[in-house]
Amino acid sequence: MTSTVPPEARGACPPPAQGVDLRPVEGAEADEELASLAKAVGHPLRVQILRILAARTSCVCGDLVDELPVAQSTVSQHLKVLKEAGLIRGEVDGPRVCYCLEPRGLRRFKALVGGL
Amino acid sequence: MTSTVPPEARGACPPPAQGVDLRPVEGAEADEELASLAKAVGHPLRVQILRILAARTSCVCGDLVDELPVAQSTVSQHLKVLKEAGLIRGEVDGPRVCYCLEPRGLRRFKALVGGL
DNA sequence: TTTTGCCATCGTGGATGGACGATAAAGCAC
DNA sequence: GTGCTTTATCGTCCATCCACGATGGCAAAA
Repeated sequence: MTSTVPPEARGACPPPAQGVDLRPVEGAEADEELASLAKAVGHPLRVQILRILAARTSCVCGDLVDELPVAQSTVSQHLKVLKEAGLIRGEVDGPRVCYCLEPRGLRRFKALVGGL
Repeated sequence: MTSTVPPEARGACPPPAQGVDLRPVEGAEADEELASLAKAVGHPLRVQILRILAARTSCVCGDLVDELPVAQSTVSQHLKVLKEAGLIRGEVDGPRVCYCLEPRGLRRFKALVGGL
């Protein structure tokens, strides 16, 4: 097969990755984790990207570049940061890449911030 | 008078600064604000400082330097970052400075993160 | 196979961050 | 006043961040 995704499913997010996170919200390891996540969120453009992805029920691909006032390579860099932090995920769909929120990472971030 | 604070009140936090925050949790301004707060939290040492301050019912002063594995000037720099972000406050008490959490800023941060 | 379009990566330059030691400033004790 | 203690600030060095244009890789279309 040439494509694993039927055309009408373009932009669909992968399974929500359910499950309760049992890791602690404090301690040295949690400190590092919170700092790492917060650092990833600590840029206006990345916050904006998270907002855009949250506003779509399905995920968008490179339309982000059209909505943001920076070059394509810059957007790609910020997406990489968010992906490495575990806040978004990218699914390759043919020539495009489909980004969407990673609910697990976002929930973890909220839990850690809530633990402050 | 030589001191405005009676000895038994050393380390007491200023009034909690109550009041509901009516500012929006999204929009361009909120994005900037969230990014700014997250950036301030985006360092392990600063997370640790917030945790130490949260663990004290009253606030500590320069004991932070004893509890942290970095030089005094480095601690001071991080405290400045947190203060400028509005996450902590410092009260001058004689030759010492008494730091404690700024509940208003912390609540704002949690609200913004919750809005993601 | 060649072309086209999308995206990641490279390389660069300027700005910022984070660490330190040294120094300055301010308040208290004497 | 002198000295002592505590904290902020300065100056420096190195690392990382952030923006950009240019390049390269890859999958679908022609």
